[in-house]
This record gives sequence, C-alpha cells and structure tokens, in this order.
Amino acid sequence: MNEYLKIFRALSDETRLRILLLVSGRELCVCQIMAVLGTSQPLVSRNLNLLKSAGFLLSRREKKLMFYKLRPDLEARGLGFASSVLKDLAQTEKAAEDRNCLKECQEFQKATGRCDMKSFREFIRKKKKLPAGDGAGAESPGARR
Amino acid sequence: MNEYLKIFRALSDETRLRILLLVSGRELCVCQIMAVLGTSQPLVSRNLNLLKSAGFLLSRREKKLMFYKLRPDLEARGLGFASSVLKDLAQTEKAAEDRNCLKECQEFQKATGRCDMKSFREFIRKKKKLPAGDGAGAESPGARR
DNA sequence: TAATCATATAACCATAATTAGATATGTATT
DNA sequence: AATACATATCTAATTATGGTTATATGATTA
Repeated sequence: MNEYLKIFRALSDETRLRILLLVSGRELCVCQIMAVLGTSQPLVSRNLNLLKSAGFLLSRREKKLMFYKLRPDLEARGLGFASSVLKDLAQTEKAAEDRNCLKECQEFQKATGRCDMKSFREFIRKKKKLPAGDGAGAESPGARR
Repeated sequence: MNEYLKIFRALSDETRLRILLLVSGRELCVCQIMAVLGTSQPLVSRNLNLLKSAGFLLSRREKKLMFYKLRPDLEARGLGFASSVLKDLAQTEKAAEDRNCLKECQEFQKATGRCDMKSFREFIRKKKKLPAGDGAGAESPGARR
C-alpha cells in the first residue's frame, strides 16, 4: 500500500511532472534542471530524490556533475503507465515551454562553454527580468501558486 | 496536466484506495462502504466523488440507494494501470481485513434484512466496541494518523 | 400531500501534510 | 580550496484530511 502511495504522491505534483518530462529521453544534470525550473538547487534535489525513491529515475555521476534520467525499465517495474502519461503530457503547452527553455539553456551553455551552478543561476536571473524571452506568450514575474 | 494531477491525487490516499478495492468486482451502496470504513456518510460521499470525478467510478441509482462500482472500461480510458495496482493491492493484509469486514457487514444485512444508514451506523458502533471481531489481530480504537 | 430516507453537497473546524523558499552544512570530486 | 550536489533545518503559505453539522435533492412511502 505504502509503496503505491509513494508512487502516486510522487506524481501528484506539477513540478515533479515537469521534471519527469525534462528527463524523459534526455539526461540532464541538476544545474540544468534548476535552470529550467527557475528554482533553487536544494528544491530540485529534494524533488529529484522523491522521484528517484519512488522508482522513476536513475542517476549517474560524471565528474562533478550528477545526471538524471527516466528509468528505461519502467515497464518491467510495473510503472509503464507513467511512460504513457508522459507521452501524453509531452504535448502540453507547458511541456513545450519547458522544452523551449531547456533549449535556451543549452544554447547559453554552448555560448558560454560553462555548465555550473553559478552560470545557471545567472541564466535564471536574466530570464526572470525579461517578461517573456522569445516571440509568443507572456508570464507575470509575480507569485507562482 | 491538471487532469493527471487529479487522477494521481485521487490515488494518493489510503482511504480512497480502500474504497477502490471494495468496489472492484462488486457493486456497493454508500451505506455499505460507510460500514466497512467505519466513518461518516458525508466523508464517504466526498471521497466517492473525488474518485468518480477522477474517472474511476460509475454510480447507479436503485430506488433509494446509490451503488458504486469500478468503471469496467478503465483500460479504454487510459487508466488501465489502476486495475493492475488494485490487483496487486488486493493481496494486502489490509485489503483482506476490509473484505472480511464487508463479509460481516453483508451477513449482518442478511440477518437483519436491512440496508439502511441507521442499521449500518449501529453495525459500526458495535464493531468499534469489540476490540477485534474474529480470531487474529487487534486494533487500538485510538488515533488513526 | 406529507413524512421519511439515502445520499450529495456545503460549510466549518482542527490537525496534519505538502510545498516553496532560504540557509547551512556535509560529502565526493576535481 | 573550489565546485556540484545532497541533506537538514526552519519558516510561511497552501492544501488535504477527517470530523461534524446543516441542508438540499431525489426517491419512496404513509
């Protein structure tokens, strides 16, 4: 019972679904995820841990960076439904925005040649000053909840 | 996004999982569910509504009684995973206890020939006075959380 | 028609859990 | 020593939960 509650609770949060979408298909390091979500590193780590201990993520260390990705064996572990859900959610507008932000983030990375906390925090700061980076929709910089 | 959050949140609660287990396979009326859970009618209705509006339940009126059951078309509605989960959870000890209580409840029903709120509230009251009905385990009547 | 009953719904309370946010510190790697 | 990240702690805000009571609704029955 508790195991399933853990699983469903892990999926009951928008931030964590966003993370799952980000790391499905590609592998990302913590600072990249932080950059896309626009939050603090501890918060990202906390949610990553929840998702990982519910059985959704694999992590791998490469030098100083920790990379996370969706487990490729969800099906075999009885969590196949999550893949379908993610496929579905990937077509959401929110998901597209996050993917877009990830792209910007990766361009920034190439441009600066850096992948570290400080740089990505800078990336976040700049992003928050501008109302909406590209062509379309606008976001108020105010309260989130 | 919100639709899935609704679904996963509906499954993130032990009481609601218990309800799903109870109404998977058989159809039960609200007062029977109330009897097994040992709580109040409004509380049961509230949780039934959460489960129903998340897409897990069908309800049917028969005279004065409302019957609920698990949707038989979960698969077709992308909720097939819930069936597997329930099959799994059905082998839990907690699930067995609830099934057992349901059996007692139905025997009580046959014995008294009644299926109404008042009788089932009486059933609950009696049940709570005795420490543990049958042979095995014991439950403290105290706090739940 | 009136009364009764099963259930739904709403409102309110108290408590507990969750969340973001911030800060501090630990740990492994470079 | 510096860096990436994990983990712990605290606060504050939000939300979830059970519990209770009142009331609305739909069906049945007197």
